[in-house]
Amino acid sequence: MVQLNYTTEGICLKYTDINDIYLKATELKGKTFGEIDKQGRLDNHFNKGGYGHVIEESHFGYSINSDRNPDFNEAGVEMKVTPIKKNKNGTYSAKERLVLNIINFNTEITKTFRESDFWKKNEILLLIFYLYNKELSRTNQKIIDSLIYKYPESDFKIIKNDWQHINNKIKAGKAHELSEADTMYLGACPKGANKANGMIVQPNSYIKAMRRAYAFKQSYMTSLVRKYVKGNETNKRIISKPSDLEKHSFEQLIKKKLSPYKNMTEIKLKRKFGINSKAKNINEILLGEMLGIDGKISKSEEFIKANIIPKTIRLNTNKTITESMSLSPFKYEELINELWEDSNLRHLFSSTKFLFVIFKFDSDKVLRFYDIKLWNMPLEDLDQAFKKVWQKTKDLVNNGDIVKRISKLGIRTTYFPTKSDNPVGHVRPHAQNAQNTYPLPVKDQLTGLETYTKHSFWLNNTYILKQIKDLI
DNA sequence: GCATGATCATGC
DNA sequence: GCATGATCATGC
Repeated sequence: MVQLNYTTEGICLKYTDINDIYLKATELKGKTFGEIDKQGRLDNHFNKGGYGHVIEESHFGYSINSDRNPDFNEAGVEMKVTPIKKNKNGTYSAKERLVLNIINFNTEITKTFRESDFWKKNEILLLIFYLYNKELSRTNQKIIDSLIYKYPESDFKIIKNDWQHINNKIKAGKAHELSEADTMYLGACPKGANKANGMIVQPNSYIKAMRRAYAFKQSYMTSLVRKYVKGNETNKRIISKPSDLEKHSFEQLIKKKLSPYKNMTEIKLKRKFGINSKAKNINEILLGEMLGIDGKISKSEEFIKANIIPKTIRLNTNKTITESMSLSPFKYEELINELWEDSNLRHLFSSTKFLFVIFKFDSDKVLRFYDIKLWNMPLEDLDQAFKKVWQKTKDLVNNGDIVKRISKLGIRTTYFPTKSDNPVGHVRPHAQNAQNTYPLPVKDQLTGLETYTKHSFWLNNTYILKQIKDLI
């Protein structure tokens, strides 16, 4: 029910019932923020929380608070306004992660999950989705739909484990090492304009850490969008019994499921699952079958929500790895306009987990399934070493300094950072052939070329080997 | 021998 | 037609 309360600030409404809140929220559908805003808040372009404030004030008749309680405290509902975007292929995605409350490092570590600021504030969410259109002003952005969101049990267990992981890291004095890619659905994202003014003290360490907020990953939000807002897409879960997640992590459960297949040859696995494909992602298909998903593992619910990318590693008999690991090609024109903090490369590694699927050659040179590892790049490697690779590549493209010389057979040597230049990664071609190119923003000085063979950032084979050292 | 450049094979 | 995952070929 809705109560009228008389306060010193005048009359204000109190929603005590979730259904009343939801009913009121449904009236927003199809409206623009300009139509809702009675206070002219959106004229202030610096007011980032503007959309949420407009709806709280003008639509629900609430005064703004920013305390540790949910927005609709009596009903225990926290309201969030969040953008979705339409993709070129017609599907919809979340435009960004959903940022929740700031983490108080000092108090949060003294609490259990149920007592935590995170749970206290975000147990039930009212999500209001608007369609982001960059051609339109803030007042003309339109609301698409609203949703009262309570976590499904399977998500809840994973989120609880994520919270625990974040909490453990802060307790250990490692708040400065927190990466969004550490966790599955709930992450600790940077909060603050930049490193210069966002650094705060943390418990159990003298090193200052970036201020951080809880956030649901963009991948998690996208799956919500596709299930509840635009479409009813569902994907098969790997962990069918959520209660299994009480005693084991997601990674441990996968390992357990895969243990019967350990040491089986690739050939036997293919025969077992009736797969004839010679596709280069055959191992991804095999892994899906081993985990009981029909098809590619990247289509499972957990992999989509947590943004996990499977990668195959082939371990030699002498415990080395022959090949480095490729990523998607970058566009030269995009690269030179990026800042490191918002770059595609940094974004990839700070939000993505990788599932290393390790096959090992036996003494007869037969490939056998060996082990898996869920991995994400430590922030230090990303912001120190790998950043240098990115910076050098950017500078070279910017200066048109790409080709060093051309061999008799026409093979070109470049100035791009090589494996020996950097402990983490390097830059190499990644294309169908040398004629498969992207435009260059600056002509190559030596050759005068205006387009160049697609290149990718690669992870060094030696770096990969280090990351799986504990398994071999 | 292996680092670096080039290209393959499939499927969406 | 090309993105993606992967592996081959050249030359230092």
